[in-house]
Amino acid sequence: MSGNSLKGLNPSQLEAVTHGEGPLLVLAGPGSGKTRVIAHRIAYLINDLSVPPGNILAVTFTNKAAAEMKKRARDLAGDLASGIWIGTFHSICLRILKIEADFLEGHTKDFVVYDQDDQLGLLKSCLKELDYGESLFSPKGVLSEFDAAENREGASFRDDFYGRRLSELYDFYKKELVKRNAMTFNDLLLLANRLLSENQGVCVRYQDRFSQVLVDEYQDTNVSQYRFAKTLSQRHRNLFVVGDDSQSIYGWRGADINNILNFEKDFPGARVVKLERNYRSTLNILGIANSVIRKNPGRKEKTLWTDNPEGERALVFKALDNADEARFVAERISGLVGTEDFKWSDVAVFYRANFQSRVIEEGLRAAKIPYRIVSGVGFYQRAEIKDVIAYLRLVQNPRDDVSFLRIVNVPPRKIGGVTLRKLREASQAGGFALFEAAEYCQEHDLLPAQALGALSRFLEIIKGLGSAAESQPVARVIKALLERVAYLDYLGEDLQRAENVRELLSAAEGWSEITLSDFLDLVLLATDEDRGDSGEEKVSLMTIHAAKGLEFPAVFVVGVNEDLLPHRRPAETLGGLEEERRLFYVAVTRAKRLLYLSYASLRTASGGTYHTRRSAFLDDLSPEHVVYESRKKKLSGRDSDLPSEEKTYELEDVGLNLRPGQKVTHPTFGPGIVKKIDGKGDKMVATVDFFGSGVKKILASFFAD
DNA sequence: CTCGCTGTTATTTTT
DNA sequence: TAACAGCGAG
Ligand SMILES: Nc1ncnc2c1ncn2[C@@H]1O[C@H](COP(=O)(O)OP(=O)(O)OP(=O)(O)O)[C@@H](O)[C@H]1O
Repeated sequence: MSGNSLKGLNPSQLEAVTHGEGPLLVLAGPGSGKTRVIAHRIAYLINDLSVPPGNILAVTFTNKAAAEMKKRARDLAGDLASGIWIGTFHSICLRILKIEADFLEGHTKDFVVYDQDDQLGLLKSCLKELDYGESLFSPKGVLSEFDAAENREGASFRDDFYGRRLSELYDFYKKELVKRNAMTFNDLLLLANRLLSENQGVCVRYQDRFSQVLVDEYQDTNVSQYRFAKTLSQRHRNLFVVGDDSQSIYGWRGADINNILNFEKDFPGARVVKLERNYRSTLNILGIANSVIRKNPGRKEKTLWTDNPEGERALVFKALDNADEARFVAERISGLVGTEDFKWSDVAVFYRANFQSRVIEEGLRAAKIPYRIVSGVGFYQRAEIKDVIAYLRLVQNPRDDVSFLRIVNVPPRKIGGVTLRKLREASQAGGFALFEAAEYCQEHDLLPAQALGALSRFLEIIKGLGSAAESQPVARVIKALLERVAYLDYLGEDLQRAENVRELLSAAEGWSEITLSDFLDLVLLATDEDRGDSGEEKVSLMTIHAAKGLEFPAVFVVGVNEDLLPHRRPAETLGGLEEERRLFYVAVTRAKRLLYLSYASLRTASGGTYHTRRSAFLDDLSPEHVVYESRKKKLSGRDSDLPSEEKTYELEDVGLNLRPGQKVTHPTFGPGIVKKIDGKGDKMVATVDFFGSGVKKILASFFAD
């Protein structure tokens, strides 16, 4: 059996995989086989050391990575592998908390987990209740303050006016969560840690159980995750972590790069293994990666070499605007798949922010290129899916006020603001959840007849579903729900959304024997990968963050513009620019053979068109690794003011020739100042304030010479 | 209570 | 642009 677990490894990898007892860190650059080492280590433990799979805990960064790891483990160790605990920190904690729910203070085993949307909803009602002005306390801002606080040990706030109010708000908010039998993603870790530290019995049970703890992407762990891993591995001292400090890109979420930098100090006697051979990328791509990351101070220096061929130079492309950039991407992809031996699935397009996918999608659609968005605004975040989930949650946990508010009037059933205000008053007065308050009002006839009728019908629906859920599979419950509230009718002719709901239903049918509670957990952690289209022949679109740990033969990084990559916001914060650079580093090191970096000189956003500069990161690339290209666009200016006269202008960069604030002269209107640029290409329109004749809109190509 | 209109405002990354 | 909050009419 050992043949399997040790095959296909180089000497350093072998050293790590066959490591004996005690903590070990694999510190190595991209594409050096760190993830492969973890998979083989798991197989080695099972096949060669006969470690029972149930005693192995393997933590990955995303659920997608967990699924991949499970698959790899199964390939190497067979069916035994299914007993391993593999998952993200969050899903492992969730699993433990559900099992040990009896030991929790405040939560019962039916607790639900709130995602950001739900949290915002709850926070908004807290702000209202405490009468905090939303101007000073924007819900989003407050939530990220909370996050930041929880990522500091002790969840404390600054000791000034704002900090004190935040602290008050935080305590209130946390109590409200517990009241609703709900917790946040962060709570999963915080409460798991609390359970382990306060309940010796439980703690010892898990410490005994997990004789082997493995953590992938260790550079992106935060305090709680660090504590969790440390606690669980304390007894057997077998903590096996892999990572690369140069790929730490989640500092904004509390990840602490010092966890990996201080590993040897934290775990005395730790062994450190370095992997220096890169199996993934061409020499050229490694050269680029190196010139990018070289600029960051304070890294752990790592050698990286490869036997791979030099490969082609990366193409740096300057597009006219983002639509043009999308066109470029589409053209190149078509070329790769048409003339070289690339499949659609060999190609990936990365961007800094989700909103950038839109233009790219349009470009790919126009070129009939099949694509798939990996994560992004996930399937399970869509409004129609969340509606259905909210019904189910309320069925499981009637204390869930956020879900109650979400669907109490969806589809519209004449329960509006007035009724809700009364319900809220009743719930506050009596310490009830809204659902209970509704029941109370119903019993005591506390509302106008019309509202009461509507409310009663709603309560009936939820209760009916509740009893259905006791005896019937989830899919049946969903079906009953959809019929009962005529949800598909409510969606009307929006076919896509109706289709999404049907997809959720068929997902539920796939898990036939599942309980409602387990279904909700799965949905919470599910990724788009679970929807079964991952194997299909499609180009992958994703954010750079989502690309971590993946690899593709051909990689396009779009929007390599200043203020976008590096993004302006983090670049202004301490250490933010370094993290942005690591992000760019992660992006380029995903590529195996071909790398395309593109940027647009004009960006259309929020109604206007703005100039953008190329990213400073591009300046760091050595000329011998890259080729530069830019679009020379022919603009045909057909101005209705000048009928039948077709002019063609050769323009390399329209934007440079015309921008707000610039002085222009028009034969009829005389001199003026450009106020605003709208549209693009030959439809670009300049709004010009003429000194004599006032503000006029002029086709931009008119000035283009 | 619902619907539709207008004006404002915003785009970082995710478990 | 587009998503959304706020407002007034039915
Ligand atoms: N010993 C080896 N022989 C052949 N190929 C290998 C070997 N080790 C790793 N590889 C290949 O190298 C590629 C990168 O491996 P892997 O994803 O494990 O690297 P990694 O260090 O986790 O990368 P990253 O840090 O970028 O996520 C994979 O395609 C893997 O199959």
